[in-house]
Amino acid sequence: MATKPPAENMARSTKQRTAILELLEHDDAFRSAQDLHAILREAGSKIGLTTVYRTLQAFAEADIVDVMRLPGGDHLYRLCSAEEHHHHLVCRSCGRTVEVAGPTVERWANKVAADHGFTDVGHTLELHGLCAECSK
Amino acid sequence: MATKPPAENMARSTKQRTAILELLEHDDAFRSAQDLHAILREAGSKIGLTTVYRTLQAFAEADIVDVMRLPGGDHLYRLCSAEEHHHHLVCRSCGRTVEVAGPTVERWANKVAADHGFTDVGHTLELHGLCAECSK
DNA sequence: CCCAATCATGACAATCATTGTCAACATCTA
DNA sequence: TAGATGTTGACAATGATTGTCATGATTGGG
Repeated sequence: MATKPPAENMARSTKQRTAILELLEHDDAFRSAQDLHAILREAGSKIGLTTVYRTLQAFAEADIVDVMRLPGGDHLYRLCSAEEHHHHLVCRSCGRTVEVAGPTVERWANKVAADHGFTDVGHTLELHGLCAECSK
Repeated sequence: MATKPPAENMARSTKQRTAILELLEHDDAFRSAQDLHAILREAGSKIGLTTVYRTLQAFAEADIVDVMRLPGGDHLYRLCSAEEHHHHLVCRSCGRTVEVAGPTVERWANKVAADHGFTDVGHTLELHGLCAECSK
């Protein structure tokens, strides 16, 4: 089980990376690279789109952010709080996100896999709906 | 809860649609639109790529095929046998796929969602591992 | 404090799967 | 069989993501 090296990429600390990180800290919904880029430009930054993409990728590899894929196929990023394995319950209207642990699912997944002779099993699970606010 | 109309798209039966369907019948792994198109051309068909995409989309909407999304974001299609809701256990080596029902997961998903005040909840779940064959 | 080594950035081009367009064509029904 | 209409396919267009490469920033050593 190759544990990911902390962040052997990202050797340096730069304005751009700091800016992106701060943006993510004040936001609890998933954002796309393009979104973040737009927001930063709006705020006067001269940051390039390429940089935003690269930075987010690096963050993802360093497990600093969670990645999620939209039906359309785009990547969304969000600062991740929990260290352990978890899933997301996302509001499809406002993007608000709740992290949920799923021991039940883990067990179920392992059992099903074993029943079919599969080994080395992983899973992807995502819940989406309307949050209390948006349900009104 | 708008139940999907059987297949109100796809009014007619054509060579192309038949060809795609036959191809899927002889295949129990997920294939991309581009793959299927290549195979058909290889076999002498003059079918267009656009048609393959449209046909697969229509099949998917009519619940004739299952859709799955690759990490890269591409769509993969496969003939689906089960009528009811189900998930897939896919071998990441050979692509072999087993359809599994997940009442446990359904219940869990609904409970978690309710606990957080979410409504109209759906979910995406996918299992991947190494099948008995490929485990050796 | 200054400098060089090198990592990071940003403008731009290039990919590539997928979708839009539209005239030519095939299918089905009357 | 003819006509109305669903389908097709070549091609262009889209749009997010990645590759390139010269320029700029950061950091540790002197």
